[in-house]
Amino acid sequence: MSKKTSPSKPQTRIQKRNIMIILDAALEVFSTYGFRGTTLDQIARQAGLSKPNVLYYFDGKEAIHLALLSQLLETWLDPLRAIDPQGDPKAELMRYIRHKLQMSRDFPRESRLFANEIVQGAPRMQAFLQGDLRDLVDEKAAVIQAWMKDGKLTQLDPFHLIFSIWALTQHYADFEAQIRLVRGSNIAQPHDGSEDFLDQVFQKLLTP
Amino acid sequence: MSKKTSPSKPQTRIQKRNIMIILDAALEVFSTYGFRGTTLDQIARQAGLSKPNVLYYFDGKEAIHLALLSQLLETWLDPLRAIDPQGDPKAELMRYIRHKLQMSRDFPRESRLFANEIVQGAPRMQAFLQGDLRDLVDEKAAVIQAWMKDGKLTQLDPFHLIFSIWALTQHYADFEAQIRLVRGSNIAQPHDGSEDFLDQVFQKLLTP
DNA sequence: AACACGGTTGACCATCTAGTCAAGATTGTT
DNA sequence: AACAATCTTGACTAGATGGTCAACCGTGTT
Repeated sequence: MSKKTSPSKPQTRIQKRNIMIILDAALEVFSTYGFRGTTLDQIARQAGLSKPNVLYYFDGKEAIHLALLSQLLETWLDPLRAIDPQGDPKAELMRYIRHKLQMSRDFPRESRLFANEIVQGAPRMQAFLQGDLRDLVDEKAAVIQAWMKDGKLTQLDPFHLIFSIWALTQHYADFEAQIRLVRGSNIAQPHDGSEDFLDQVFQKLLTP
Repeated sequence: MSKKTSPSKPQTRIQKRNIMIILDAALEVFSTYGFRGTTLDQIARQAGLSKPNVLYYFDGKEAIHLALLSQLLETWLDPLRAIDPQGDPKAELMRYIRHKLQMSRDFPRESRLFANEIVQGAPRMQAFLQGDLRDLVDEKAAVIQAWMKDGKLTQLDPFHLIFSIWALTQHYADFEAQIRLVRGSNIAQPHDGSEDFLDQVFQKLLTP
């Protein structure tokens, strides 16, 4: 039972502020070191608070992690959900791709938090993956399938198409360290040129 | 200084056997839980040995992890290195893609060990990434660039092209849990259809 | 058979880590 | 100002974890 952060209670300003500080600090640390690799002391230090103070706001390490994940999963589905069966097929998919890439650029820590979980077998996200996400993917795969049948897009396996979009967009956030080190200091940002490249790839791929 | 596993000493049969057992067990555990998420007890249990026995063969947790990484990095470059500037451009790249995909299928644990390291900022692989790997990528990117200039391939950023191959092939190993859960039990293997799909994608993409 | 060396382990230790608690400091309200 | 509620923390505990060690076991060679 969560003593703290019960959603019913009205939050004071200090609560709002510190909960935000803690979640931001925890996102920083969890996304870099994974769940088990992260210590409460690290989170507390990053947040500029004492450890007992952190535990005053959250029931424990697990609870902080869970709060971050739920917050993340809420918004994770939005871009996919936004694909409109009534819209122009190629435009809808290109918009989705750009949106995902932008999230990878703007929220790399969130992406890595997610990646850490998945690579390690998704122990805390099973319900989400085989529930909400699966339903949504099935639904949108059917939409894409229909578009392809109508000859509006290249005939491809719609599931693999969706996976390929995830792979290509998230790669820039999740494997940023690799890209940065392989490209060296030549390049300012690991993301440089990624939008043009993906535009080119999917334009060519999707056009029948 | 490593008391054990010095490469000069001749190994007994028991040493060979147990070192292999330990490395295999460690690969299993490290690739699932990451470096910090793995305990020596887990490795020992997985290997069917006692903890002191494991430490008889390796100087510590770090040494086991290092042994796995070096072993992995040795073979990791081979497929890319095999790209032949004299060969047929599209055939060479398609062969590379199929090779990488096959490694993702045959050695998913190695892929995830690698992924865990990179996602967490590659603290133990900096030298490799900005040394050997970077040199090789620069070299092959130049080869691909030349092919494109000759009109043998679609004009694309060769670095992003290489990254996209990595992203798409490794995705099937690194995010296997996600694919499995999203597709449900419909599908026997998460890799099903991946070869045909990637063939289709890159055929279309690379043909000018 | 006996010896030497390689191999194995229970018991142990120092350190780290998640989490507790009671006492004290701050804040908002009257 | 005074009171209550919220907030903060030093000191602590229990258990996990990496690593050690002295004693013991197994195997091959003579």
